[in-house]
Amino acid sequence: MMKLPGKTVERLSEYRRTLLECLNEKRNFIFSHDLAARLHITAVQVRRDLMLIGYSSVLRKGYDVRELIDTIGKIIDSEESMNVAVIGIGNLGRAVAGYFKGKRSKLNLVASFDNDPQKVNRVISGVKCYPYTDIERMIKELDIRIAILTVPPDFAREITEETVRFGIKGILNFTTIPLNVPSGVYLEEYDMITSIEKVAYFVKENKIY
Amino acid sequence: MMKLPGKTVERLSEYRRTLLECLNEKRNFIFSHDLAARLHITAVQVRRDLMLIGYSSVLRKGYDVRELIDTIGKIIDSEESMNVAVIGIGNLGRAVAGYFKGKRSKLNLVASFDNDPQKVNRVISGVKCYPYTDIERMIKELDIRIAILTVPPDFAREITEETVRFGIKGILNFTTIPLNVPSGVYLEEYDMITSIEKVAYFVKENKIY
DNA sequence: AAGCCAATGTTAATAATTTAACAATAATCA
DNA sequence: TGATTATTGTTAAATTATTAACATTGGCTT
Ligand SMILES: NC(=O)c1ccc[n+]([C@@H]2O[C@H](COP(=O)([O-])OP(=O)(O)OC[C@H]3O[C@@H](n4cnc5c(N)ncnc54)[C@H](O)[C@@H]3O)[C@@H](O)[C@H]2O)c1
Ligand SMILES: NC(=O)c1ccc[n+]([C@@H]2O[C@H](COP(=O)([O-])OP(=O)(O)OC[C@H]3O[C@@H](n4cnc5c(N)ncnc54)[C@H](O)[C@@H]3O)[C@@H](O)[C@H]2O)c1
Repeated sequence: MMKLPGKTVERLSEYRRTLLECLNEKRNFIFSHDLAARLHITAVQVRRDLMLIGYSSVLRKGYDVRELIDTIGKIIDSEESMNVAVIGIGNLGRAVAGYFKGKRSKLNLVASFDNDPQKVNRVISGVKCYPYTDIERMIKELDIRIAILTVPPDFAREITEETVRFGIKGILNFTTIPLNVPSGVYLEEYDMITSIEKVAYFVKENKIY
Repeated sequence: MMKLPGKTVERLSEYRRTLLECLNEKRNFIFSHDLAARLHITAVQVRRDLMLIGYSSVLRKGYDVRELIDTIGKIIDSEESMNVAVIGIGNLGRAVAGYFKGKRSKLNLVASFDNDPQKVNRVISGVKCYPYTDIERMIKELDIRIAILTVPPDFAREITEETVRFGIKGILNFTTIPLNVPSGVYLEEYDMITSIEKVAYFVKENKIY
């Protein structure tokens, strides 16, 4: 499979999320324009993305929801499941854990790490919290590949450097500090302030009073 | 000022965030390539964005950090400050509140809303929590324009419909449910699962074992 | 069963975004 | 001071992403 554009990968994830909701609603088929409308994009975009992953419905009564979920999974999931950990199980860490835990068959949230004695060795938001000092051992023992960083900013750089050294291959950074990782490690960053400021800018520009 | 591309607006927010860090570090000047490196983009991109907002340094010893912060503010902030509320002050709501509170001079987090009796009428993460039932009155009283949605998904649609009716002009939606808003209301959505799955995909594709 | 319709897959066109190229010019230093 | 260098602003090119156009085809209607 050819390497997909990042944007398409993001949308595939969104398609699957929406399709899973459809299953909840007992919808077994969905039209491209319907799926598109739920995500505020165009039907053409949906069809084009599905073309890129070689999915074809043949049927003209919409896509088979279950089948499409599986197809997307074959593309974006890894063969064997990949293990994930949250580092820093504070407010944000708990939100991530509670939300993500058990949502995906191929991405398992298997641990969290913290240095607060009140938190370590307990199960928090469905995930066992280990002392940060054990992280090297646990990354290896549990074969953790992806780290979600939700520690206070001051620790972000050091923790990144260490976890990468211990074998982490992908980092989702929620701390305020932009990180640097060696090539071979994939880094994704997100900051809410950017989103909020973007909303504020467009509210202002629309001149809605 | 011409309407800026959404991507540029996002980056301006990121530039400012980075520049504020520079101030912390007592750096008063920064080169385009330096700013770029911190954000993993190119210097050309930085210069082009600044060109778009009509900022020019003249000096060849980097941008004046303070001045650039101000200039960006003039572009992306609104004249008078804009008020923001968090709806649903659970884990994620508290993370947002704690992180955002007091960070921007022109964007004030002035309230949170919840329906949990344990939470209402208390100050949580630095913000007063009001009962959700008072939201109509409080939106008007406090002149709230932007809502950050961090309630359980089942309530997202109804709350959106109501708050828009009560005067909200921008929504940052963190719930899992894709929302629909009337035109004139700006909507931004973010879902961590997309980010995590994107990381997982690129880790897999890089074939890092 | 024939013909229409609605929805799809795909190629081509357009638009948005990023990157490259380069001229202009302060700062540096011999 | 004058040559050199480093950094900028800006135009042009390349790349990437989205949208439009359209031929195709299964389903539905009569
Ligand atoms: N990117 C975003 O959009 C966004 C939004 C909100 C918060 N944040 C950031 O996320 C981080 C966490 O926010 P929060 O509200 O959850 O804060 P928090 O204080 O509730 O959580 C931080 C957790 O990290 C733990 N911790 C501290 N030092 C540690 C270390 N050295 N090793 C391991 N664990 C450690 C603490 O014990 C705590 O449990 C902060 O950096 C905050 O600025 C980012
Ligand atoms: N988009 C993302 O990336 C992301 C990440 C994590 C969680 N989430 C979602 O964010 C939401 C909150 O997550 P959380 O971990 O903070 O959950 P939580 O249960 O800790 O918080 C939810 C809060 O909403 C309040 N609430 C419930 N019903 C309400 C109502 N009708 N009106 C007002 N307040 C109400 C609850 O009292 C609680 O305080 C969930 O929908 C979750 O799925 C999204």
